[in-house]
Amino acid sequence: MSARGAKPARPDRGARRRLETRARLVWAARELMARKGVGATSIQEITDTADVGFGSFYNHFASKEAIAGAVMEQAIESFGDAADRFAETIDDPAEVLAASVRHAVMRAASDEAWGWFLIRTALARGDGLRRGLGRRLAHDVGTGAKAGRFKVDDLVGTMLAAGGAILAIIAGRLQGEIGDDAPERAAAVVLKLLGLPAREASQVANRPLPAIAVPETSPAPRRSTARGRRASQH
Amino acid sequence: MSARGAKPARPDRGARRRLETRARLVWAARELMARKGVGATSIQEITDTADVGFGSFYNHFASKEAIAGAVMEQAIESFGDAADRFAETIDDPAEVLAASVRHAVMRAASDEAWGWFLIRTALARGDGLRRGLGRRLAHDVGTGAKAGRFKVDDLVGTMLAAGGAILAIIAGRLQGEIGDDAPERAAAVVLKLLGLPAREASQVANRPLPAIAVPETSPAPRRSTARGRRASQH
DNA sequence: ATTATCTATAGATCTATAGATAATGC
DNA sequence: ATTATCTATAGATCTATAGATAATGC
Repeated sequence: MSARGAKPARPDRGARRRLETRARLVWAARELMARKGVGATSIQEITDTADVGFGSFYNHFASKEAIAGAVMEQAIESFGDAADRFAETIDDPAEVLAASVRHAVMRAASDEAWGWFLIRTALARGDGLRRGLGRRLAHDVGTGAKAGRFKVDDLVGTMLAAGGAILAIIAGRLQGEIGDDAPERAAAVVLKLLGLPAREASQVANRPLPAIAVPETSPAPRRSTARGRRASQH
Repeated sequence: MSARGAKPARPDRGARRRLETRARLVWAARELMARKGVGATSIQEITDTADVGFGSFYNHFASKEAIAGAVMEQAIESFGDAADRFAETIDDPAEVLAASVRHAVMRAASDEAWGWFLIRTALARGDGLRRGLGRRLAHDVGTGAKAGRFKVDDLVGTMLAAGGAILAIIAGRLQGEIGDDAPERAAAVVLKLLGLPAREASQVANRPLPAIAVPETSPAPRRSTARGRRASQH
């Protein structure tokens, strides 16, 4: 379905450094854009934070917008992977959806850069998040609706609302307006939107969550170089 | 309650020009920040768009963040005014809330700069929107809950979700994913979140909306000056 | 030999401020 | 005389590119 189907790994030795540089740039962009917003982040800051030569940026991205897009793609992909795994593991469509929602909110709390980047960009850039997560959400909701598990009369409106609700609860979590149980509360609210009775929504939202692997987000530490040593002295 | 209690108008003749300059700056900031985001908007662009001397900016605001805050305050205030008027006119708390939601979504569609500014900033700047609209939303929801009109077990979670749902539907409207009936669909979804049965939510969301005055948002046209003429020739 | 990275730089902004100009009130 | 606006500018970025350096494969 996704780019997932490509060759499992291409061990070209030399090209690994290229990929690492790219990964460092994307990581740095995510950190900075999460904290300051895309527009207020400069390419210069990105390369400084990534500890990469300024000019190298243009080997990988044509513009700031381009790297912002890459950050978003990465966010979508890693979230989509988790959702896929839940869909494989769990039978009840409502529980699948609840698990995905809980995962997203948990992740935003534990990886704040991910969360902040999301709430800064998800609504404004419909292209990325809307088409990425929205499509998956639509699929899960469609499955549940066909199975008679959800009762939705306004599909588009409900899906937009569900997405916005999740984002707002993530924002509330990052800003301390809601605590550790935010993931379950978010899931319960979304299930209510989909027509589950309040009691059942809350019950499904609190079922034990299967453990799944979560990808690492910080870049590999730069192998020691004259440049790295110079930069860290400062 | 708000700054509304100040003297109704101070007709100081000279100070009007000062207020007009400020209003032009805020208007220009809103246009640009809505389109490009706060971080990507420069003070220089703001003064150019406002047709105001660059240095004048600092007579009114200390920084870009400061003027962004003023834009947000203005958005909150004008929306709050509308909500107040609905609360005075309508009895049923559910209908009051529905009217406010519909008004917000309508307004975002007709005044795109307002809408885009909102979806770009509302989640990330909890201070402004959260404390502004959130407080009002909390009040309306509290009233309805006490009257037995709403059934809410998770007040904070539900309010965050409602706010996010409204924002997401606004975003969807601006990006063409939902049409003219977005206001009523948003209201229906929010009422469902608050525990109204689907049928009733939809019914209340479609009651006739009392007409209220909407404030003008474009700045008064600059009275002709050598500067203005110069700028418009270009 | 090829490829990607780093260094250096020119040109284009952008910010914040100082001083000059214009408009109003006394 | 007072006040706000406009004009001009210094200093600080920031972007995009060209050329030099380093690392890898043959």
